[in-house]
Amino acid sequence: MTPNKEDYLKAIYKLGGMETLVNNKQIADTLQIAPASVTEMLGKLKREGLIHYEAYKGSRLTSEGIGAAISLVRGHRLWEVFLMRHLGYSWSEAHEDAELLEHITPPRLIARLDQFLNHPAYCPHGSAIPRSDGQVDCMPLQPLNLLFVGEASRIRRVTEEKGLLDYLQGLGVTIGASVRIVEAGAHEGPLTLDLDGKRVQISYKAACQIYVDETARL
Amino acid sequence: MTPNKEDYLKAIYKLGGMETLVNNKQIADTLQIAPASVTEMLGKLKREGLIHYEAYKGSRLTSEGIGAAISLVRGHRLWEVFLMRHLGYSWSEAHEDAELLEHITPPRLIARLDQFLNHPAYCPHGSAIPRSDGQVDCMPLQPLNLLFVGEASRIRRVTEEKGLLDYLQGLGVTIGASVRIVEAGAHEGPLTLDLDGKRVQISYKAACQIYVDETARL
DNA sequence: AAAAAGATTTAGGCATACCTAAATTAGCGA
DNA sequence: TCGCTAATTTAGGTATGCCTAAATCTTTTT
Ligand SMILES: [Mn+2]
Ligand SMILES: [Mn+2]
Ligand SMILES: [Mn+2]
Ligand SMILES: [Mn+2]
Repeated sequence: MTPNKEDYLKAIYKLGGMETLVNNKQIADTLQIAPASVTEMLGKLKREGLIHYEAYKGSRLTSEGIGAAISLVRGHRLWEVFLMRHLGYSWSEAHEDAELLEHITPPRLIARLDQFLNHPAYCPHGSAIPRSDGQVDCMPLQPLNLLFVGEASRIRRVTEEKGLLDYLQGLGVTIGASVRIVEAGAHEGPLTLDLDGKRVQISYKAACQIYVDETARL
Repeated sequence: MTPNKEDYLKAIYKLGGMETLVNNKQIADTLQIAPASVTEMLGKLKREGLIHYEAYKGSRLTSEGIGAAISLVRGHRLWEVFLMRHLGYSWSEAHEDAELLEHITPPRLIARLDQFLNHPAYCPHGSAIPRSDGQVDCMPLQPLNLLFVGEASRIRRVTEEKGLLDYLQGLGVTIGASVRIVEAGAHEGPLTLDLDGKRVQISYKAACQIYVDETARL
């Protein structure tokens, strides 16, 4: 296993490769690698028993591949917790450095880190940390932009993308904060939020990347 | 800079490449790489301005190379402190995993780790941790085997080699412990030590890898 | 000073993981 | 169903970093 292969597995995992077939273009776009190179690497991953892959059809993780991907994600998110909780990292910094650390984290380090951090259930961005047995629990969430005006909910997760994270953290967005849409600009205009009691304006595009509790819809 | 090149720089540094010329064979032995491959890599490091290198003569670090090597060693030793102090690692485990972590530790992570650990001066094996400005302080030490029978001193550093570390830690050897040679077997036979009041037998070869304060010799 | 021994370099290869350009295939709409 | 487009694969090539075997240089020994 190499860092490169790990990144492929993680990409396939995040693109839904546990359930559905993932097509090459998505992987190429995610990893910023030429489609031809993706084809080549998928051949190797298949030969190594990490993915099911049929030419022109797409790829899906084998149970071995799932294990590798989940272990990687587990390491990544545990590092994020450590970096923010103990080293004072920002949202985007934590994600960036965890991206490196994940690749050189042997199982014993993952285990001890988990213990040191007291078995956290979520990363600082709100994603669930897979348990050591591979279990991942998920809550039903919806993007903030789909909330009705006036409807209240709670922020549970944000998409991990450097620019977005810096923007949101600058605005004071936090996981667990209560939120209500005060006003929604027309044509996907900015949203005015009541965020933990404070009035905040946020772009529509950013709101699509913030996930809140699915409140009961009648 | 790649992990491989970093390991070359670190090897040269540890082989005395700040002061003296280091010859290729030493590097090849240290890194377990064929001499031909070493020649090739040294050419690249020279082209990149990290070492002075003259064919058949040997190599020496440039100031840029010194900076890179020292930063690597600093990261390595800070990780060791973290792994032992907070994650319950053993001497050899800490060294092993730090060997991986050192290569993907950006400057900001080194800085925050240093702060989190409260600017430790020594790694768990007793080596000085270079300061952020590159300064490294060293005490005058001597190998334990050179101590006279009956003479007392204090253990300050051990050589970092997995097998040795496990052996010594199993024996109860610690940094800072007081030590006195009770009896020395002939022909480089085992030494009987008084280690913090406890009687311990240790191989001559291992004693050569334990460094103690240079006590005043008359 | 020559020969032997040891260290180093050169030459020729291999594996990994990328790329671009040129086929090829699949899927969709006319 | 034919053809167009988009996705994918194949072909050919690059850079890194390693290897072995064969020169070549240096140092030591006789
Ligand atoms: Mn990564
Ligand atoms: Mn995260
Ligand atoms: Mn290393
Ligand atoms: Mn150490």
